[in-house]
Amino acid sequence: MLRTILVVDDDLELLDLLAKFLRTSGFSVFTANSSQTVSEIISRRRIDLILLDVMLEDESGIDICLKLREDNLVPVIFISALSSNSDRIRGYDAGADDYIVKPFNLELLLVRIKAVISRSQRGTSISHRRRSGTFRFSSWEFKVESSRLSTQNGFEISLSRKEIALLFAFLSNPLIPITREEIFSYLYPDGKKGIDLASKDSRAIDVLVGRLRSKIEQDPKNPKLIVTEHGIGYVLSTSVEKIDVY
Amino acid sequence: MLRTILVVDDDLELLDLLAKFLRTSGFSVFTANSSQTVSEIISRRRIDLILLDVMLEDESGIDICLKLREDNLVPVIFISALSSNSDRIRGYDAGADDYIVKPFNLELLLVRIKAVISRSQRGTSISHRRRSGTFRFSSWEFKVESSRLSTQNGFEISLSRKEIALLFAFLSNPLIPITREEIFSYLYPDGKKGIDLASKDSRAIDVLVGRLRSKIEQDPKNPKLIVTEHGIGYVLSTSVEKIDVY
DNA sequence: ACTAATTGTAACAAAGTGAAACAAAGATGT
DNA sequence: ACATCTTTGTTTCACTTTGTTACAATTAGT
Repeated sequence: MLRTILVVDDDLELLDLLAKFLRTSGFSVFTANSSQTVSEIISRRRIDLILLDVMLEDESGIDICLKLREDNLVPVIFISALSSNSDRIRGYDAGADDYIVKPFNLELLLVRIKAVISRSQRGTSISHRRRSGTFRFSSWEFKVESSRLSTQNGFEISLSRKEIALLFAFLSNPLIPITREEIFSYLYPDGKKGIDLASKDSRAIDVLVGRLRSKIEQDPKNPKLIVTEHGIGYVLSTSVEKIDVY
Repeated sequence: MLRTILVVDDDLELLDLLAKFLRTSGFSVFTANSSQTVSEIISRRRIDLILLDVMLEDESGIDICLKLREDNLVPVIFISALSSNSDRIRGYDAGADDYIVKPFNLELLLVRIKAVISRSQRGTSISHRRRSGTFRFSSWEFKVESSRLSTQNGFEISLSRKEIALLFAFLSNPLIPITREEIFSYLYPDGKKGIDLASKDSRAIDVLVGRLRSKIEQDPKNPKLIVTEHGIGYVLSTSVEKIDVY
């Protein structure tokens, strides 16, 4: 799809240069050198991005952008000789998507234009994927997606969130002893509380292991699945079949 | 609405500084110093923007971003000491939304973060298109346009306005835990009442979740669709088929 | 055999969540 | 305009989850 860019600058030489460059880069380009022309063009044409000079003769680019934002979401990139941090902040506060200081590298301008257009067409993080797949071990089957543990004939047991994370830690490391610190990192992936607990000789993991054992072991007092490695940690002492896990 | 930012840097001092600054600027912040932690966090939490250092010890930020872009649209801003135009272009080509060179002004960083998040939430200039399409999940079918929920054999149930918004929140984020704050922002898009309720430990969401459960769960006392994530929020624990949704 | 360290477990406390009852606000019908 | 019904949020109590503490049991080293 051919994207349209409106370039707004009262420096006619730069206007022409930018228009030519953007056309050869695959865009359809409109040009304007006054605020009135801007209004006319965007009322008539579909515009995918406006490249807007801050310093125009008849009206500042900032004011144009503020007015535009009253009823239009079209992406705006400011180009400007004004390079101070406060000028840039003013541009962003006016509603710009990006602010590029003259003189600029044309290729870099191009990738920034593409990034803003791409973002404006894409939306948010909604589509990111959750882990999926199935682990089978002993008489159990754990579905990662729904975090459900059931016997292989369908009888389901209820696990708490922390129990689920612990089980996942074991299933991800079958037959390998894992330390309490390593388990903490599975339970608290963003690290803070886990580090805090790990550093103060917390017994929380041991209690949690006991709780998981009481749910999945045939005889929790003589555990066969989650076995203690004295002085090290715990090991899932049975082989695990992973089906479509990633 | 409280936005979440994931800050990724192996310089723990800068990581801490950025996290503190962003928290006082109104964001919820997660931190990571390795690519594995990044993967863990984004698979479990909804992230509105990732601030990603290019030079990490275990894997370059560029590679992380490339991998991320295989199935994720979350906005990414690179922060880097590498300032050449070709480094920047490489960052944008990897899928970044912005590229900020160290050392940087924190206020300017903030407005650039806000610009990227804002754009990612807003879409394009032709917005305000009426939402339409259909979600299918479990034995249910939800038509967005008419806000009707029915079983796939045609039996329709009546949902209130708030119940519809809650269901839409879940359907828009399948398999991903969403916090109560995030749910509030779906229920109160113009923000005011939602922010008020969120800040005073309101139990309104929990009650509403209970009401929706009583309508769509086979056994509301043992919910299989809307599952509680203890200490976090709720997750729609079944996959969703989207048909012509935009 | 003794000692120290580690682990298991029960009881308790704190935080988080479910559900029912009630109140207030909003919508609908006459 | 008023009455009635529906929706929505608050409150309270009960239940669940999670971590701490204290004591008992087990393990490993001397």
